[in-house]
Amino acid sequence: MKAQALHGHLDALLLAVLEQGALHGYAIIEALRARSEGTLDLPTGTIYPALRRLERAGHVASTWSTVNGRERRTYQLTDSGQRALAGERAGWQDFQLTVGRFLDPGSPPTTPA
Amino acid sequence: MKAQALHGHLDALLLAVLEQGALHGYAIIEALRARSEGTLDLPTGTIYPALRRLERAGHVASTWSTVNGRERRTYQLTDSGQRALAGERAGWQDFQLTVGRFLDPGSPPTTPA
DNA sequence: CTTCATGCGTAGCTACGCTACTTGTCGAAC
DNA sequence: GTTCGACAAGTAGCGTAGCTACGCATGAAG
Repeated sequence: MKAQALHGHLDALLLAVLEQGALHGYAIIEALRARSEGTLDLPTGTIYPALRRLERAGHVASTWSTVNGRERRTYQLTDSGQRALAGERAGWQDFQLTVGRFLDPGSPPTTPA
Repeated sequence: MKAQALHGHLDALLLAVLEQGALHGYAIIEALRARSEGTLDLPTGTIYPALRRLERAGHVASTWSTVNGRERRTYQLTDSGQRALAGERAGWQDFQLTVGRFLDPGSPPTTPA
């Protein structure tokens, strides 16, 4: 899949992954890959800046911890993030419906009665 | 709807609109608006460069004509464009499925058996 | 000791949609 | 008769945001 098609939907995906529990950056990448059955294999240069964006926006909060001598930054959804996710979900439904009108098979060319 | 979410899907929409018949730029904008029930109201600065992109790629062909003293550039889908549209449709299905796994309501957090 | 997986991060590039603008005809309003 | 809005095309420059390609560090595997 063309990953750049994600444009504008990545934040929503990240929030959705974190909804199920706090994770650190690397684990988020793996979670995305796993849940999408390998389709979404995002580079760190995409995820880390996105997480910092979300943190600046107050949608996630991060805490550092050391595991096996490795520093981990674990992110968890905030209340604001939860609300944002709800909004993103609604937005996704809209988007899906609108674009689907043009691209879904069997979508009516001229909406019939 | 946040229009910038279109990122990467606009070409597909344009091809889909032209699939039903040749149109000129201004009419394409109106067709998008009509078929999306007002949701997609794209500015000319978005559509015209996109059409030129598609023409450079060989997916559409344009012909000039004069109607009521006004110059019109009418675009129509080429064979290549038709194939591209089919590909875009497949890509959209993929995309929809993948993102839907995270954002559709009732999408299973841990894909059950 | 070198390679690979884990783990974080940034700099710079590029794609692409958007804002704001220009040019021009035509019909309607004033 | 001039101005204003719909039609019709187009460009320049901007901002967003994902991607490529790096750099740094640890621990296990070979």
